[in-house]
Amino acid sequence: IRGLAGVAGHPTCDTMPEPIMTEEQMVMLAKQISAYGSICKQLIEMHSTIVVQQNVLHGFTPGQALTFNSVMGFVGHKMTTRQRWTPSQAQLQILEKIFEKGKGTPCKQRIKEITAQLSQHGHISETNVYNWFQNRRARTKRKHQTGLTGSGEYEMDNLVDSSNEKKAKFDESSGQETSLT
Amino acid sequence: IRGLAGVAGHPTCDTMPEPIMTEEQMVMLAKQISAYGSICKQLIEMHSTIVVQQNVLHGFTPGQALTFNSVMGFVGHKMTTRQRWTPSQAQLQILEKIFEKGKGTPCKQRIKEITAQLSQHGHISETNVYNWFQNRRARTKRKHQTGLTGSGEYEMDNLVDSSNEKKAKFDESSGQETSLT
DNA sequence: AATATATGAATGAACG
DNA sequence: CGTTCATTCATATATT
Repeated sequence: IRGLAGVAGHPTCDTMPEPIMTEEQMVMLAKQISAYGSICKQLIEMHSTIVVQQNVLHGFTPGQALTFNSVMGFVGHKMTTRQRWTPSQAQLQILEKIFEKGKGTPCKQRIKEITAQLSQHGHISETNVYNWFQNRRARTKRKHQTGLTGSGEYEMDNLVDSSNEKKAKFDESSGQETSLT
Repeated sequence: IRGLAGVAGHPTCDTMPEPIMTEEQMVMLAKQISAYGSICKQLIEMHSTIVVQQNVLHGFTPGQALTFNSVMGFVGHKMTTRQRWTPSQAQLQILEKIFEKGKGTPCKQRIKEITAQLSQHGHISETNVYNWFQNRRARTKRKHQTGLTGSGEYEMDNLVDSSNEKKAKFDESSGQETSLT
């Protein structure tokens, strides 16, 4: 971020004999502008958010909804620290045991039972149990995908590891910006 | 990016005892963000132009050299092409507002309108809008049920205890802040 | 402390 | 529409 002014500001362009930029300069400028662009995207979004907020509350009343967090939150400032559930060892063992012998499809009633059982070993909620099984299954599957590639199957490129095309539909109907005003 | 706080005139937000902004601070922040947003739009456009020129001059095929993403790599920002739509804050607020009064099932035409409106705040497709409303409604309902048949996602307010589950975040700015109708 | 990894939680998209 | 999957985000933990 050091040099945008130096390049784009061109304070000494009057002595520049050749107005044409070299490719190197060009690349440099592009890089720096890109860096700023990244930051500025957030600024723009921030601005539009504020505009929306102002529209929502007519003539915004401060102290009611416009907290500092609400404004700054999406820029990356995490001012609210949310701690997450951490399973105890006993809970983990039970969960693992259930996961191994069980199926990857925990029904709701089963979740309740498991939660009841695990709550004897520490604070836990059904949501925690549900999430745990979801993550456990998903990550097991993914690990198997990346792990056993030696079956002569396709080898994914390292860049985009989409692993499946089925989710690649990516509806693109927003191509025309519908330039209403 | 953290310089933004400095820009907003709020360098010590971490020690801020009261997160509510005064109206004065709010106005100043909005002004400055507006100014930056204007400048940054030009920067982004500038960058796009440069990239196009570069590609034309050197016969680069897009995606091969000097794409925005490739150039952004050095910043460390994750500008990797996002395959999954992520609503911007402004879009979220609008969606929440519509959801509040819209009763959840927008017809096809309504979806189109909403999509058109939201595309002013970022790329979006009608499918995105449709999915968002579907998810929003389903998850809201599930949260209210607190557990019935099924084994899907879980309600969050089930076993909330004083220890964990303080996932308060700052949802007060999501959309249902003002008690307007 | 700074970085890397593991993993709980959140959510867009898809399935039936 | 309800449920499930896949991906991403954020934090706790491990490693240097």
